[in-house]
Amino acid sequence: MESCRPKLPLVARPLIGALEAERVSILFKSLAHPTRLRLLHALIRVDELSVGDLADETGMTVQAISNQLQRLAEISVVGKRRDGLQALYRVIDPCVPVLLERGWCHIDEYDKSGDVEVPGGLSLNVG
Amino acid sequence: MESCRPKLPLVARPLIGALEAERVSILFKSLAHPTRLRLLHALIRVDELSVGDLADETGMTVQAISNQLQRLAEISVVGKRRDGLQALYRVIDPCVPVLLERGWCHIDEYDKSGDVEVPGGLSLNVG
DNA sequence: TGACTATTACACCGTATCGTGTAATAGTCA
DNA sequence: TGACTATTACACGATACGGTGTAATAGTCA
Repeated sequence: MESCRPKLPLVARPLIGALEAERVSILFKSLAHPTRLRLLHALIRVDELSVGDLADETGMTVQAISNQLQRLAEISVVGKRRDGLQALYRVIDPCVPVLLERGWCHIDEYDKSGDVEVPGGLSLNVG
Repeated sequence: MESCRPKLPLVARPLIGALEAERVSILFKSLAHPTRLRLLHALIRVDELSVGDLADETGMTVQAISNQLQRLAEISVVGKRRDGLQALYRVIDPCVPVLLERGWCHIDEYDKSGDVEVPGGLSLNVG
C-alpha cells in the first residue's frame, strides 16, 4: 500500500472539472463523518479489526458500524475478508491515512480557536 | 500561509475521540462537495476571486456560490475582503491545498477503475 | 440624491444520510 | 442436525444539505 503522490501542483492544473470534482468529493464524503473517521483511525492503528471490535471501540451498535463499513467498502477505502465467524476489515486506500493525518493536524493548529458547534446545538469546549 | 504539519503519526495516537472526530469531520465536510471543491481549486489557482468570477467559472448562480462561500468562511477555510463593489475571497486554511492535492491524486491513481455512480443514477465515463 | 450593480439573507422543497429495529444469512461447535 | 454467534439486508423516521427564488443590503457613479 504505497502512498499516493500528486502529479502536478494544483496551480499548474486547469480548473478541476465537474466530473473529477464529483469523484474527489466521493472520497472526502467518506471522511466527512465522525463515526467513519473513528473507524478508519481504529483500523489504521490496529491494521485489522472485526465489526464487533469496532462496535466495542466506538460504543455504537454493530448495525451502524456495518452500515458505515459497507459505505467505505463500496468506494474501496476499506477491504474485507472473512475469518470464521468474523468479518475482518482493513484500510486499503493509501491516500486515506495521509488525508486523516493532514485533516487532524488542522484541528491541532486551530485548537486555540476554542469551541465548535455540533448539530445538536451543544457547545463543545475542546482542550 | 505555511503548510500544516502532523505532530504524531496516526498509529502512535490514541483512538480519536468523538469530539476531535467531530471537528475533523467538519473540515472534510467542506471538501465533500463538487461545487466547493471547484471553488477552492479556482481560488488556489488564482489566489483571489470575486463571487461573480466564481459564478462565471463554475457556471452556477451567484446565490449558490455565495451560500457555499459562506459555509467555507464560517469554518475559516476561506477569508473575505471587500474591494468596492466586489467581495474578494481567498483560501486561508493552509491544510486545504494539501488535502485537495492528496484527494485529487487518489482519483488519478484509480482512474483506471472506469466510471463512477453519481446521485442521479447517471453513469459518468471518466477519461 | 437616485438609478444601478454586486452581493447577501432567508425561506422553501426535494433529496441524501444516519442510526435503529427487525429479520435474514453465514459460519461454528456439539 | 440444531443451538448459537457474528454479520448483513432492509425499511423507517428524523435530520441535514443543496440550489433556487425573492427580498434586502452595500457600494458606485452620474
